[in-house]
Formats: sequence, C-alpha cells, structure tokens
Amino acid sequence: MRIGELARRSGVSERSLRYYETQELLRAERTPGGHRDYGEWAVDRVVRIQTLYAAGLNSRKIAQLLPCMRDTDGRPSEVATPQLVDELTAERDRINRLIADLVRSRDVLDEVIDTASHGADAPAGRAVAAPTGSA
Amino acid sequence: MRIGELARRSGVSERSLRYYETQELLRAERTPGGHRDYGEWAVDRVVRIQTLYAAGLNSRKIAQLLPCMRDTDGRPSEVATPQLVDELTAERDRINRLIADLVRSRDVLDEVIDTASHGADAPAGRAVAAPTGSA
DNA sequence: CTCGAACCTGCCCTTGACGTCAACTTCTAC
DNA sequence: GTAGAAGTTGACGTCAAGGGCAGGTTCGAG
Repeated sequence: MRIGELARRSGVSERSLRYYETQELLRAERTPGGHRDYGEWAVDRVVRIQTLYAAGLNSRKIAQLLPCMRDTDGRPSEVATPQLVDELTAERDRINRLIADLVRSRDVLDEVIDTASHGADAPAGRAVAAPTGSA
Repeated sequence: MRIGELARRSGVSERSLRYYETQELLRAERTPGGHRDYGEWAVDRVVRIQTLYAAGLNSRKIAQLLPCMRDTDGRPSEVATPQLVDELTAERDRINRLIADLVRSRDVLDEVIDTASHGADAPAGRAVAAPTGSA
C-alpha cells in the first residue's frame, strides 16, 4: 500500500510516516518512480510506534527496541544488548512511576469533577452537563 | 522561604518556579527588595503542579484546576465551572487511555528485558533486579 | 495523452516547558 | 561597609515530533 492508505489505516499523518522513516523506525520499499510502498505489517508497526511514543520513549529508543519485540508472527529478530536492557529497565521504572502519578492525577480530577457535579453552590449560570461516570 | 530553598525542597529548578509564576500557578509574597518569599504550603503546591504536568495537562488547565482541588487542610477554594468539568472529564478520559497504553508499553519492555536476561549472554555490569510484577 | 490526485524532497515554523546567559540588585556574614 | 552568595528581569536557545508550504514528479483512469 502507499503512504496515503497507510496514513488512513493507521490514523497517523503522512508527515509522521515520513518522519518515522528518517528516524529509521519504519522502512518502505519504493516503486520505480520513488513512491513508498508498504506491506500489511506496516499498519501494526505504526500503531506500535505510536504506543511507544505515547509512553514517552524517544525515536532512538524506539528504533532500538522495535527489532527486539516479538512480531505478530512470533519471534523477535534481535535480542537487546546489555546496555539497551539497562536503558529499557530505566524506562520501565520511569513508566511505572508515571503510571502511579497518572493514577493520582486521575483521582484528583475525579474528585474535582465529582465535587462540581453534586456540588452545591454552583455560581451564576450553571448547567452541569457531564455525568460523573463516563464520557 | 526563598526561591532557592523552595527549589531544593521541591526538586524543581528556580527557572521553573519563576515560570510557574508567570503562568499563575504559584504566587509569592515579595520582600521589600523584591525577592520572592514562599510559605510552607508552596512545597506541596509545586509537587502537585509537577504531578499534573506529568499527567500531560498544560499550564492553563492546571491553573484552572488548582483552586478546585482540596488543600492539605481540607476545602477547595473554588468549584469547577461546567465548562471546566467538561474539559477535566476529557482529560481524565485521556489519562485513562494513556494509563492503559503505558501498561501495554511497560509489559512490552518487561518482555524484551526478560528475553534478553535469560536470553543468554548476560555480560558485564548489572543483572536485572526487578521481577516482572512490580515496580 | 492528458489531467488531477497522490506522492516526492527539501525547508522553515510551531509548541511548551523550561535552560542559559547577561546585566543588574539585594541580602547576609563578616 | 564590603564581598560574594543569592535573587531579579529579560531575552534568546533548545529539543522533539511533527505541521505546512513550495515546487516538482509519478500514477492511473479515461
């Protein structure tokens, strides 16, 4: 598939896909005319990249990490070097701390939302539209 | 206390503290000479600000949110407006999605770390201390 | 063959939370 | 009163993941 379709199917902009390529996160075949040509695997890969970005890893780490992840069909194509393991361990710990942090923040938000919702003295012009439980 | 001490005690740079002030996240009294003077409450507040930044909220949202949080000593000084509630609800949902994402990423990291660790060649340096389940 | 959609490579711009330096003032210990 | 630590404002730099535009090329249906 070409870049437009991949963008649509993965929900990521074409710009980002080209950027991923410069970061060596995503390779593409080329048509004789120079257009990028992706296989089906690309969709999955792009989603994975997004997930890792969302977790706060930078391009370099992701690039190192990707070949060490097991693919949809099974085996990882590389094993992490000891130094990479160290870095990933640090990332994991950071992520764990971040999760704890997020849970706290979420709970704070819940409380504020909750307070405002059954609240009491709603000031001028209230209308409270959002129910507490879901969005 | 002055800015240096607050920075040390909260683990945040002086630059950040001044920045917070421009963003109206943190107020300070001033000495006759113009130096900032913080009360004890500031330490807590700064930590809170950091936590919210870590959760991906921007300055504006944090500024709106802070007065709605209950303080160490009890009551919030404001109640969220309906519009703010909407925004916070959106944030909360985003955070929940992010948490799910982070858990996935962490598990991926754990797997890669694990694979590399029994993998075989565990060489010089360290030897992975944390078991899979906990931080 | 032709035309518009889709794609290509640069290249500069943006955003946000700071880092950093400069030039100056205030505080404090002696 | 004086040195030097600590503080002040202001302005510019940074970093990373893209956005967006310009100017040109390729693709593919008719």
